[in-house]
Amino acid sequence: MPFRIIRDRTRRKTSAEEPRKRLIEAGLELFGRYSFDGASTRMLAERAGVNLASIKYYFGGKEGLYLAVAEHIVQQVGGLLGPRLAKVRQALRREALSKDQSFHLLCELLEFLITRFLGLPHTDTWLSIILREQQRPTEAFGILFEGFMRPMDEVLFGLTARIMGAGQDDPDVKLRAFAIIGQIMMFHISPTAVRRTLKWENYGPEELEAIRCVIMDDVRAIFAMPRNCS
Amino acid sequence: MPFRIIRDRTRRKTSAEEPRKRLIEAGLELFGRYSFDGASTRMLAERAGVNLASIKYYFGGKEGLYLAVAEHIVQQVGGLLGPRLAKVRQALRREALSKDQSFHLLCELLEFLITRFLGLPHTDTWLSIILREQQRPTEAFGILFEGFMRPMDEVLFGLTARIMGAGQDDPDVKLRAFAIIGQIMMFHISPTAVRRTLKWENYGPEELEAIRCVIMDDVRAIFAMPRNCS
DNA sequence: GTCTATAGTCGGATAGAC
DNA sequence: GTCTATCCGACTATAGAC
Repeated sequence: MPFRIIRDRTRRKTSAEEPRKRLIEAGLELFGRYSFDGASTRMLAERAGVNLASIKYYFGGKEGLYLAVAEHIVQQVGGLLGPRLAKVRQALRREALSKDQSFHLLCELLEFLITRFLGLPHTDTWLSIILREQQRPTEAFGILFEGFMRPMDEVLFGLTARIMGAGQDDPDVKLRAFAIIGQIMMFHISPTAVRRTLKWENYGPEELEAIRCVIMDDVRAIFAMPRNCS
Repeated sequence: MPFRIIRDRTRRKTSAEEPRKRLIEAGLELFGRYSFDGASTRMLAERAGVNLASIKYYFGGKEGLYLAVAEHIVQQVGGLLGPRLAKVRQALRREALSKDQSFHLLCELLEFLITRFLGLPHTDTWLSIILREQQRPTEAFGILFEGFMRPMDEVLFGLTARIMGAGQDDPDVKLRAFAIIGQIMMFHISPTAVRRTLKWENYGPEELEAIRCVIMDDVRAIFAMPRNCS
């Protein structure tokens, strides 16, 4: 991530809001890597190529920057997932949506999560922040949860309920959906152990494809569906 | 966790090693809750009811205490899992171990992990530390990985390989075992989201039983086994 | 072995010049 | 809006009395 270590003075003041953006980028990277406590305001300002006092000026303080980073994650994830979730949500409104159709939509969504979403360069950073908020929630957890976790969960629950022929509020439906998400998360929660065990250097296209095959096969078995989903 | 907030001077010096133990207990709790950076030596000494300088005396410094905490986790987990892993390892040495027998052993192990291991009072603390080491490994990761993650993984891979009729080094075997562990981990990685969604206050016996039912059913389906495992 | 006192460093915040 | 200089508290580490 070669993000302007040397300040590019010729490009400064192209916009009054640029320092704001640069600080959020720096916050994303450094809060993700070192956690809220581990990232100092001096590190953040230096990485962003802005003055230390700008943090107070633009965000009121370190905590304000952290919350702005959480909101930025919500916007980014929303931009990627939003259209797909909207499409599924629309399909779910149709009473006639069949079990097969629901399963197909679920497969599409899961495959997107595995091969696209989790292969993005920023995903590790996002997940580090989200994981820490899960363990020790701060004000930022509400932003992340309402911003994209709940919307995504509701779509997953809706599809799972249709496939299982159960109500959307059935705890069994939610538990099963969580368990499936857990299969995907495992590879991003335990990257060090997975890579050490499988002797992978990172998650490249081949590795993601191997993960996709195993998880999609598991999902097919869990819902007792025939092998017809790519 | 009412752990001696008021120092009990009458019980001091019962053993020369007591401050060591108390510091490790405090380290477990505070490193788990606040991370390495977030837990200060002052907090640690106060919680343990020992003098600040004892950290240097017994462990050489804050880092030494952290590594001692990692070793303590390995010992505790080893004490709980060790006998069970040894039993399975012995069974795996027998050439004649059938697919059904392997599956039964796997079920036993997974059910133990879900209902006993993950319901223990210290598990959250252990998992917080392990999770942080996965995201940002330090010297402690090697202690944790070699201490119990690798031994447990090898047993899981061995059983999975027998059930699938594949070699133990087949990447598919390892990926599938990881995916199953992911289903269990999900409920401890995302406790805040799970509890908020299901409106659970915590993981009591009933909640663990619901999780167990869903995951064991998934595992049965994944390996296409009949419904004969408790 | 235990404790007090303090050195030396680094943290976030901010006043005030420009 | 931007930047320098500085405050003050908190941190880890450690010297030295007992």
